Amino acid sequence: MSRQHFDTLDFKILEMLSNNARKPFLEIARETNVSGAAIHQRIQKLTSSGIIRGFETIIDPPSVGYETCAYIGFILNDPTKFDEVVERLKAIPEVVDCHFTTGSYDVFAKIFAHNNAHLLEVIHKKLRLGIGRTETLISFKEVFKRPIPILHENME
Amino acid sequence: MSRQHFDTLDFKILEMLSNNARKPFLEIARETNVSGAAIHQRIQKLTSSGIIRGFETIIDPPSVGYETCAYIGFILNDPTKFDEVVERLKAIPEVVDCHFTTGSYDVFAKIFAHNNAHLLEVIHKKLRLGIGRTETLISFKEVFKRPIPILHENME
DNA sequence: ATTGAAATCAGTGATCC
DNA sequence: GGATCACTGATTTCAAT
Repeated sequence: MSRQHFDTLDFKILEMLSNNARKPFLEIARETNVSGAAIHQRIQKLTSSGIIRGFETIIDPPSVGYETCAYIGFILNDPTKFDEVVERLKAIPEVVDCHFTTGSYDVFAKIFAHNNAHLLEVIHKKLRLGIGRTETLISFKEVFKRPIPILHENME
Repeated sequence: MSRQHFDTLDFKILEMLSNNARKPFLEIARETNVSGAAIHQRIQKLTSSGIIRGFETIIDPPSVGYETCAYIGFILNDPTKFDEVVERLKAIPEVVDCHFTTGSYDVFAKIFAHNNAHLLEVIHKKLRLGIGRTETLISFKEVFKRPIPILHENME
């Protein structure tokens, strides 16, 4: 489904649900002056069409044992290595985000680790073997993190 | 609250809620053999203590008008500029993530934009004025994205 | 998209380990 | 302190329109 199939109701639903996945459907219904069943059907459609990817509980990483956050850039010496790098990254559960990029790096990933020692161990033992070069950016403070803004103008 | 206050029930709740923020409390209760009220109380405590940061609906960025995703690294020429950069980044709703980092960059941010032209406009007009140098990594494919793993061993 | 109805759920307070 | 039970009001979900 592409974005031109949006209407104002879909937009309002996404806007309300974006930062509160547990907002009751009936509450959305009251604020939009439609029935609860209509909201229910819309959300089902938004989910089955892939616009809503899922409902996630945001958990504080340090509280569950992840004191270190880092980004790793890969500079590959061989274009055929892309898939190999991705496979390795997928196999590491602490890798939460992975992109193919243009610019300084070919592949770019975000990773959590228990501490700096654990991070370095993962990089040395699992990521830096015959695929080229890596560069690591260690975060010493997550200044902020928020969802993408849902803007009406983007959808007309 | 620090992590040593966790017990197995908290862990199971976080594990179940992590990838499904709308999972009914009573369903969690049945799967853990405790009452719904106990789950309710636990989730309140996890939320008020900051371990659960919130419940977010994950929305497909291209579906809502964000075709371009990029990372921007800032190399500052003056340490007092940290706060200025953060203020500028906060003022741009499309910036979803911002870190202080060690390594190639001082500040590192993730941004969504309508398209490449829009991205470059934001970088030129709002980010690159007298704060040092920036480098941009444009993602041409998000290979995967997932939540941090909730592992029992991390919490004992 | 709505109605209406059944099943299920969230949240509260008294009570009991 | 933390879980349970019992209960009320709210919510989800479905079929029919």
